[in-house]
Amino acid sequence: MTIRVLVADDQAMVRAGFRMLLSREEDVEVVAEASNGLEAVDKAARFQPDVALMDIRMPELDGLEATRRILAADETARILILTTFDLDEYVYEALRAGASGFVLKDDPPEQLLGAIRVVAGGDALLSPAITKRVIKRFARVPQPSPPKELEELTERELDVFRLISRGLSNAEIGQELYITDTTVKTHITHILQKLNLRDRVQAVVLAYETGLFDGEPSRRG
Amino acid sequence: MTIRVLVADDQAMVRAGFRMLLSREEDVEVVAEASNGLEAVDKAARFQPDVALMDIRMPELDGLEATRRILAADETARILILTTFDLDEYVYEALRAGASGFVLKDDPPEQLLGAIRVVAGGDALLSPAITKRVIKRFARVPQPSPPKELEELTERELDVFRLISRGLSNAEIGQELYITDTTVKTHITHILQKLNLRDRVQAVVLAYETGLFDGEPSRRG
DNA sequence: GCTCTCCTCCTACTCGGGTAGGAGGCGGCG
DNA sequence: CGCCGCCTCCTACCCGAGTAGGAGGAGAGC
Repeated sequence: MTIRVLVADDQAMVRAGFRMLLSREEDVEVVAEASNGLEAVDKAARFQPDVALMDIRMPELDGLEATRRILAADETARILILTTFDLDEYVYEALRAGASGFVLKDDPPEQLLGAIRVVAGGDALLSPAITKRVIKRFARVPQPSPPKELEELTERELDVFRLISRGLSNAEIGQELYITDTTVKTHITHILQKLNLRDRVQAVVLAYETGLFDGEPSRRG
Repeated sequence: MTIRVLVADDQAMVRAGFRMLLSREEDVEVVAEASNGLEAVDKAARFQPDVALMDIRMPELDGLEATRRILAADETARILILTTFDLDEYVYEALRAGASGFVLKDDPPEQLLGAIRVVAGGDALLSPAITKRVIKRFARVPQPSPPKELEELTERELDVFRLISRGLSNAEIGQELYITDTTVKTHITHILQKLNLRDRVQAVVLAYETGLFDGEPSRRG
């Protein structure tokens, strides 16, 4: 009995990464993929997966609304929200929408696998990072956090991210992309803000942990 | 017809990493492992591998002398020197000893696989990084480089390395290990020198590329 | 036309990371 | 015993990284 999984994420690279990750597990099988919310709703109905891995930020229909619709059609469906990194309000909204769990993409792979198994078993689960946030949320009332957008990286930012992940310095990245290092800095600042990371080191860790740039050469000889 | 490989390296962790890496390839098979030079000579004679992956730095008998002995017993043996990172004099000595190739552990995995196949096919091959170094060597005469040691990391340096690879800052590492951040800096300077790396970012890349800390949690929730 | 996003580049600033060099304590080993 | 390697910590310094904030050009879409 394998756990049948639907992967819904608009970035093909991310889907590929998770497919690869999950393919290594004997008890997990990716039975369908979706690149937007509508497709996710459709495929969830058709394939009846045991667990749907659902990104929040998707075109057509976001992961929250997709979650609601899937559950409206089948209230036994198990949905594991798998989001890009930062969240804030999204956590609570997703849980209200009926999601069974919430995992950060920068959690270690074992945690994701654990979450899939727990959720498939019928239990709910929050990633420790999320749990911490939820607790903090109920401990404090204010949390005047601005409605910060959960944004996707642009093409250029992805270029820079890839090179960061190979260990290049800003100057080297600039040479590689034919731009100045001040521009590189600009991109990096945006990347770190969007992904809620502290510095490039964390970016490298994230890239490897999520298998973001798998298959691409890591260094030039 | 698979390529039969002997892996000789004194660090179990490293052997495990390469075994895992190679196990993914259909045309490659690890038929034996050795944790020191004497064992490598013995197992090379008994298993007659197509290629021996040989670390230089090993107890009992180093990889260079092991290479000489293996070739003395069987001059058709193919030995691929797989060393930790820095080298200098070792490259030339190893090539004189009759090694068929030289690959850095911080080269990307595909490069190692390519090298194994090339060497198994009877050709010689140097990693681009090595080639560059050899060329530089013959381009310039002086190279007053001191006989820098090819050193292994100490236990404490490994502790720090592990934490670096999780994306922690020096201060965080210090808290984790109950030492000051100046001490952390000292360790890091040594790590970077020994591994011939520029900064912690490259250290993270190296850790992931070689699978150094596989199986250890990458982050705390 | 206008607007918005993206990409580019800039200055100016702060701060953490890394280097250099020294120093003391400790345990193992010849 | 003395030497050496490892671990610890220090000061002082430099530089790359990251932030803040602004600016202009190109292209897409309304």
